[in-house]
Amino acid sequence: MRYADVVKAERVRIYDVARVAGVSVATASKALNDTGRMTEETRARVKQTAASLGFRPNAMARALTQQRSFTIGLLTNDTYGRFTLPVMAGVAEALVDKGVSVFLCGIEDDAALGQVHVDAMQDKQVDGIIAAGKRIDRRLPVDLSGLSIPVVYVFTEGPADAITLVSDDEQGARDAVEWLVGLGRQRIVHVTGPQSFASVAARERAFRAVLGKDAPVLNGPWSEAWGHEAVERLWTGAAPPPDGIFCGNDQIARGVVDALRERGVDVPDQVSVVGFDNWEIVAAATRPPLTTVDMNLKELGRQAGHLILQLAEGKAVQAGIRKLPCNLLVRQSCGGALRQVRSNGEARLGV
Amino acid sequence: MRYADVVKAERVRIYDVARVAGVSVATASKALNDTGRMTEETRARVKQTAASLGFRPNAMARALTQQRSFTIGLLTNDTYGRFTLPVMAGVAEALVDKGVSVFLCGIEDDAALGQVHVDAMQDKQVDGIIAAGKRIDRRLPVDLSGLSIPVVYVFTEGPADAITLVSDDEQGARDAVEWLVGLGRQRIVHVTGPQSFASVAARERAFRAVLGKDAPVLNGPWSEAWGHEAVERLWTGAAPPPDGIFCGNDQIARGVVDALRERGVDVPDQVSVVGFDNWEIVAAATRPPLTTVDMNLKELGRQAGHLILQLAEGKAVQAGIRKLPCNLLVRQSCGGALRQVRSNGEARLGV
DNA sequence: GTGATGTGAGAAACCGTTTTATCAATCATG
DNA sequence: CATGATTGATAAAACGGTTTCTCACATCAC
Repeated sequence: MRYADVVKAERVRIYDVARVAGVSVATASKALNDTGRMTEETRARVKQTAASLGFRPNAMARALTQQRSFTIGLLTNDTYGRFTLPVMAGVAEALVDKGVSVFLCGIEDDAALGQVHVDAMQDKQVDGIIAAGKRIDRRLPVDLSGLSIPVVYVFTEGPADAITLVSDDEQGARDAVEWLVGLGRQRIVHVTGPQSFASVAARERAFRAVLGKDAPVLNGPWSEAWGHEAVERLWTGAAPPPDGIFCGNDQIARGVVDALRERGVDVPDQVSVVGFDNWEIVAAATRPPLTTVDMNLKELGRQAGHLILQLAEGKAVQAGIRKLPCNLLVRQSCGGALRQVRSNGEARLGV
Repeated sequence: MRYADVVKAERVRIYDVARVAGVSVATASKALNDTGRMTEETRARVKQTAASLGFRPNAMARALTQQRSFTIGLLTNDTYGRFTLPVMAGVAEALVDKGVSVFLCGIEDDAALGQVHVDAMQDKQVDGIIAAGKRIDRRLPVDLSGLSIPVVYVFTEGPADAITLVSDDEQGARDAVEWLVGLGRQRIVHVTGPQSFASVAARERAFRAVLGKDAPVLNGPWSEAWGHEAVERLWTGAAPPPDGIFCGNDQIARGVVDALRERGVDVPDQVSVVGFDNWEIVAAATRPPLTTVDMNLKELGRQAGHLILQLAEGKAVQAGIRKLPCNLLVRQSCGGALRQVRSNGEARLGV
């Protein structure tokens, strides 16, 4: 089958609508866009005609005159989609009913590839760019500062005067630690990732803000294996083993929980474990399923979508870093009530 | 900061190039597109001028006349990105250097949302649509058959006369089973997903084609928990436990491996385990890391990208279902040599 | 020297909208 | 009743390219 050969189902143009409705294209255009002045009757008639003809305006032609393409670009270096996927879902959700489509530009960590995509986006007149990363203390390998297009940074570092959306690591960590405390845990340890990560530092800060300057923190790689090793250390050291473990992410938490089970230590009866990220595939598959901090990445995406829309419409938006609250998602790795603590402090029954 | 207020960095138009080069816009256009007739000298001069001015043609204007937007749409219902993410990467790789951008359209399983996206894509004049799914025996909840735009189906079911790309489950499964046989395993069991999945049936077929009509198959959900349960059944039943387990996916395999370790059965010394999917995050984190079948989804995406490009350029493409080979990725859950069997039968050293 | 042919380049039409400027008809005003 | 303001609608000019026609001029054969 050659598509070029298929009889092109003639798209109906505004010209057709105008002709059928018995008006000029100018009037038709204004009628459909709710601009200009005319009888309500005329406007209604044109709209009616357009609808019955199944008229849909050619987005290219429209973009050419309006300077708006109703298209935005999502630039990301998160190839696994671990963080960007939920963000993307949120962005799409915020934009789809405004008729805005999203170009996905995966750039790995390749500056040249990044430039290619940025150029392509400019050529295609995107109304804005959302730069999404996988680390809040690293920049994407592209320079978006000189562009005449609005940019919003999500879960990545941007220039100081940019609009940036990140999750509130400290608040999330505090909620988690306080939850453990609230359950009556006495000896709580923080097993987390490499100190070079800003989010690790932030979560440590919150951990120590709640439990004191000398509360024990173990740093290692972001892996299940590190969770195993940490348990090994904690249970063979001189100090009495902890009864609560706050982990830097769900992978570590899973390693910890697995290691404890192998060691015959019951979770949650003897030890409560909390993770971070709410990476469903890990958190839900752990036995028992992990209580963990959800960073609300989808909400982050939604807000990014709204902001970029505001900017595209020429509205002013306050620059700076916005931290969005995390919320603790309670499953079964801590014991206690099955409650979900929402970011606003309200608690409700839930899984 | 109001972006509308920013002095618009005047984009260079072809008009500017023409003026500076001392030719008409018609000549400039033809020079840049390598069409029309003119002195090599003129052509070179125009190109030179365009380059020095940093001219980049406005994609909208170009699309309006050419009927090509250098844009395609990727429609998917795989919200987790489990399958679509690698496909996407492949598509992007195939298209980025052709200047083609990709609209990402996540439609969950919502027909209305699907229609919204399809309409938006038509308005935006996409040159083609790639429909990507997460199950080869299910259709996306949209009807793309009447469109005057080329469509390629990837990892999802399409109309009979469509162009469809899927992975070759039978070949992949056969490779896996033959690998176990080659290692000298005598009692091999297949622990897999629900029989309602076509891929489950295909893999079973291959399994039995190698091991005989009565080779044991256990069906259950696609979960780690099912892996645990299957081991429980196999090791408490009357029959002697297997020494090789071919799992329907990596999650099940992970459950199996974990269950065996808890039971004190050594993997790979006593039992060899093979997974399916090569879902890195699961396969690599398993202890020991899983030998598994990689479906080459990225290659699937690459080919989809090439095909849609061919179609967009009006070239004819043979319709039908194309099965792309899987390849066995050898890690440590089977023991034996560290070899990677490529789909073409060639073997090489590797991780 | 003349008609036929080929060549390089430009003028103008076109793609499908939006928007600006214009205009005729109606209405209010003094 | 002449004058100015308002209203409803239109013609035409953008938007930024590509493509089709046209044309002047050089080249060639005879």
